[in-house]
Parts: sequence; structure tokens; C-alpha cells
Amino acid sequence: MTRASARTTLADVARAAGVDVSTASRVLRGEATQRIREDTKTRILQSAETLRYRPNSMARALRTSTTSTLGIIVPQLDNPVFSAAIRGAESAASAEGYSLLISHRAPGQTASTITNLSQINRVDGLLVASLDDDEILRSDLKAADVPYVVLNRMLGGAPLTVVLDSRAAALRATDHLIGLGHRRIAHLSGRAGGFNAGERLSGYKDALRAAGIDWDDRLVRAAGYTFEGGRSAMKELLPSAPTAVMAATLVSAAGAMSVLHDSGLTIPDDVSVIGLHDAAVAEMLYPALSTVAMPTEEMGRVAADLLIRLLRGENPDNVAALPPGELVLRASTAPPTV
Amino acid sequence: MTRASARTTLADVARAAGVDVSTASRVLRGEATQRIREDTKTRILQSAETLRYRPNSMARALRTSTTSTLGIIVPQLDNPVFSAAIRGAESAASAEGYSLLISHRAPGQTASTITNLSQINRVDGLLVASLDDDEILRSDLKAADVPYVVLNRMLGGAPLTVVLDSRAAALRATDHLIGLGHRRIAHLSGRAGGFNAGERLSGYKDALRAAGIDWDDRLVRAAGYTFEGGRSAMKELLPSAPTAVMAATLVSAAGAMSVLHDSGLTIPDDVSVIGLHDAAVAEMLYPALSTVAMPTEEMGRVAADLLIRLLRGENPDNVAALPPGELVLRASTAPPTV
DNA sequence: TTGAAAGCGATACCAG
DNA sequence: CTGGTATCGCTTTCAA
Repeated sequence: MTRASARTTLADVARAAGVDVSTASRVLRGEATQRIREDTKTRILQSAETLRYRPNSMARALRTSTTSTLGIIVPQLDNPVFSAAIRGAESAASAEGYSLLISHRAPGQTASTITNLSQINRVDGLLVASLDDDEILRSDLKAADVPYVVLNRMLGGAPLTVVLDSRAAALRATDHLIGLGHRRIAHLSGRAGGFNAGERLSGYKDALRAAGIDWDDRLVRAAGYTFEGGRSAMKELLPSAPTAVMAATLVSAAGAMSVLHDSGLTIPDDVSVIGLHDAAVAEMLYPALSTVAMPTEEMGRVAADLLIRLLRGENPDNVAALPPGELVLRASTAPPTV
Repeated sequence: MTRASARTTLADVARAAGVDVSTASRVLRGEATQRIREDTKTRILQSAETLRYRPNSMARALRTSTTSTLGIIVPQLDNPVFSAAIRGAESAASAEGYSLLISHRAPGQTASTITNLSQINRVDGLLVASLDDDEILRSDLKAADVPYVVLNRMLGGAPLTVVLDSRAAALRATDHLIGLGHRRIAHLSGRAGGFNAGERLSGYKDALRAAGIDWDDRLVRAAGYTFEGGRSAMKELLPSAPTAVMAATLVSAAGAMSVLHDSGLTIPDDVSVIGLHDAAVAEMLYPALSTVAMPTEEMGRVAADLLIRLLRGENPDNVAALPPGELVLRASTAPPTV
């Protein structure tokens, strides 16, 4: 009960060209070290062409225990940060002859996903973005025993990591608000305890300190990475009457804006709002959201490059945090109306 | 130069249990047809357990020419429609012991993606969502020679297809507007010539006709699936002074709302807006967008199920278009102010 | 109930 | 420069 249509094999090509499979294998793989007579080479190439030969990747993988594919695991797909990272990783991978397998997994399921990708689908290495706790992620990764690069967060013990400079981004966003004349600037921070959340909070503090603005902890609330989180954080912030809000993410910024609208406040006249990361949704909000762009696609590219060099046996150095992109001014920020 | 740490193989397990590999293979795979003595069975299971044996999927695939993995190709990742479909497909696949490989590709590149997935990564079958032209997609699919199910659009010649009932959804959305008292209802349609665009336009017409409202072609504009498309279509619509807009997608609805805001019109007092598909972004818009929910996750689930049954040699019937979900009322729709 | 052996389709080492 | 041939790890007849 064979379903598969008989595909052309290397043996077919060899037979057609009147050579041994080993010879055919050499030329078809472009073996650099061995020389082969020009005419037999063309003969083989020709037969391969006409027979539409496609190497069986399973056989090759079994023999070489290598698949030329990378896996990327992200916590969610419908998030511009990760989809951009995927784009970047994909382009870097394919430029080096690797293909990329995408997988997404809810928090806590990272372990099984890693196992799946590395054992069932056989990737040579993994790009991992996860929101899980350090401890958990670390042990999951160790158990999988596959080369990997961690994305978008630091992880103690992980040899290779690519992160964005969230601190600099937060500083830049806050600076913009300060430059506009704001002094009561609220901050919607990310997941409490998260790496990026901490960095962004630091950037926010840096900016305040440099401007000589006193720290007021009633102006900072954890909003997580959800619309609802942004909403409830903003509600708590309202009594402190900020004139501007620096949100750690686009989604939490959206939540904040929704609360502001509900309370009859006008953006940016009554309250300015700025978010970190730039993506299509920033333009869809009302008013269009000012942001600090982040090189998320670049992050994916760099991570994939690192991983590939690792797989090639090189010993790549860890890269510095990627600096933020431009300040994208839209309609949501303006000087405070005194 | 072996990099791979020597993994436990079936031979190791067999040796440890004092049996032949063939016997070990039988029990480990739960072979139903052959009987095996209870104690040798447990002995083998035990050794596998302690040696932490994991079958080499490449070897198995090479031998059986089957991978137990499905591939899904979507045109974009950061689109709630497709990420929901992926979620659905993944859950259906894993429930049947299949894993899912995700791939995304820009228009026009579907061919190479199909090739990659089916030849390099060896999926048993493909779930394909594409925005490409019928003709192109058809030939790409034929060339790949792999079982497939088409997602989210009809395709002449494709044996199996799963679509949403866009026509019914558009009807429901338009009906809502009509029920509110609107008579000058504009429609932002999708990609001209696209399957879903046509369906939605029909649904819109159905609703008008049923309500005895005359068709006015100045009230319909193609907006595609982008924010900018929504904007320019809405700009052209403005002179016709609609009191309500039914947008084919969330993004085009957002574009329309942005133009409405720019023109100093109030939503929903001056113009009501409703969109098809419900997703998180609907809530982030201002005012929050009323929508008709669509069973996109279900679409993925159904498609994966169909594909798996196809792979098992069954001859599944094509399913009917999936009916729309609920009308989700938010703040963007209201009776016209006369 | 179990074992022996023949491949699946490629790669790579060793001869010639 | 080219041909043999032994694997890679597993599944699957065919015998015993």
C-alpha cells in the first residue's frame, strides 16, 4: 500500500548518466575537494535536471545527522514583535541555506515544544523567545540538548542571547516627553520581574534623573502585555493626574488610551501617550500613537546568524543589545497644556 | 568530526532487554497485530524508559516515507485570522498525533514554500492559505504533488476546501446597521476579484435587497486588506455621505475610522462602523469596533481534520462554509442621528 | 512469540 | 578521477 509516487533517486540519476552513485553524489553536492572530469559532471547534472531529481532530505539527514533547518519558538504569533523577529530570522537563515521552522507555544509549554522541534522535526538549532520563568526555561533548554540562541531577553547561563536595548528606548521615549515640557510622566511597565520590564523601568528612571525630576512611585504601574492590563493600570494611575504616559508596549498603550477616552480626557491635550515598539497598530489607534521604533526584525536576523555560526563550529561572541530605532512622532504626544 | 552526542538507539534498547531490534520495534510501536509475551514486553518498555529512548524520526521517515507532520502555509503571521487558524490546526493535528509546521510567505512565493515544506521538511500534507491568483496557486499546488486542503477561499479544481461563510457574515453585519435605521450604508470591500471579497459584497447586497434599499455603486469601494486601503477608500466614500460603513476587515475598518476622525466626523453619532472578524484589535480602536465574529480557529481545526482523514485514505466529503459567529456589539454602531 | 535480514536513499571512506 | 561498499536507525517481511 504505497501512497508515495516513486520519486527520482540518486541511483536513477547515476544510472542515467552511466556513473556510480558515489560519483553522482559528489557532483550534485558540489564537493569542493575532489576534481571530476568536466564532461561526466555535465552529464550527471543533465540527467539530474531532466529527471527532476530532488535529494531525499530524510535520507541525507539520517546519514549526516544534520537537517539544515533552524527552529524558532515564540510565545505568540499575532504579535508584531515576534512576527518581525521571525521575518528577520527567516531571511538570515535562507541566505545561509537554512530553512526555518516556526512554532509557537503558550507559557509553560516551552519544554514540549523544544522537544518536538529538536527531536521530532529535527532542527539543527533553536531560536527561543519565551515568557517563562528563568529557572524553567533554563532546565527546558538543558534537557533538549540542542544548540540554541535566546531571543529578546537575558537568561543567566545561556551562552548566546540577542536583546534589544529597551533601556535606551525607554530613555528616549521619556526624554521626548520631558522635552515637550512634561514633568508628571507615568510609566506603564511590563511583566513584573521580566527582563525587558526592568530595563524599560531603568530607562524611565534614567531620563527622570537626568532631568532632575523626582521619582514618584504612584506614577508607575505594572500593566503586563495585555490591553486589559493597560486598562487597569491606567485606571489606578488616573488619581495621580499624570500629563503624559510612557507605555512599555503598544497593547498596554492602547489599553491606557481606552481608559483615557472613557474618562473624557483628550489625547494629547490632556494627556500625552507614547509607546515602545513601532508597528502597524500604532497607526490604527486614535489618535495615532507616537512610538520609539525597535529593530525587532534585525534581532531575528542577528540571532539566526549567531546560531548558524555556532552550528558551523565557530565561537561567535555575544552581541551587544541592539540600539533602538527612531522616535516616530504621531498625534498622541504634545506639550502639556498649562 | 561527529558533533551529535550519541543518542540512544533502538539497538541499545534491544541489547539492554536481551531481544532483537525487530522485537523491540514491535512493542515500542504498539504493534496491534502481533502478540508478544507480557514479560519481554515489560522488559523492553523498561529498558526504553531507563535509557530514555527516543526514536529517530529521520530513520523512521526514511523507512516509512511518512512524517506525521502537517504543514501550514499562510500569507502573513501577524494577522489574527491566520494565527487563529494556526491555533485551530495545531490543536486538531496534535490530537491526532501529528505535529504542525508553520510557514509564511509573501504573495508570489507560495510555490517555493510549498516545495520547501513538502520536499525539504517532508510534511505528509499541506494546509494552504494564499492570496495568490487562482491560476498560479493551482499550478503551484499541482507541481508539489502532495495532499492538501485549501483554507479560507474557494479554488476551482481543489478537492478539499474550508471556508467561512463570509456572505452570511456580511449579511448579518449589514442587517445590524439596517436594523438600527441606516439606509445609506457604505461597504469597504476586500481585494477586488478575491473570493471572500465577492462573498461579502453579495451578503451586503442581499441585506440591502431584503430591506428594499436601492443599490448605489457610489457607496462601494475596494479597500483591500490594509490600513491605507481603508483610508483611501473611505476618502472616496465621504462625498456620498454614508451614515454607516460595513468594512470587510478590521484593518480596513481602522483605516476608515482614521479618515472619519480626520474629517471631524464622530463615530458613531455621524457615522457608524462595523467590521467583519472579531479580534483583540477591535477593542483597541476608538471607539471600540462592533464586529461579526468569525470561526477562524474552527476553520483551522476542520481543515486539519480533513487533511488527516485524507492522509489515512478515507475519502472525506467537503464541508459546508462555516457559519459566522455572534454579532459583537461595541461602541462604533448606533442609530443614525436624523 | 521471536529472530534474521533486506532495504529506505543518501554520504563518505577506501581502493583502484 | 571514479567505483565499491559500509553505514545512518528504523520497519517489515519471512522463517523458525
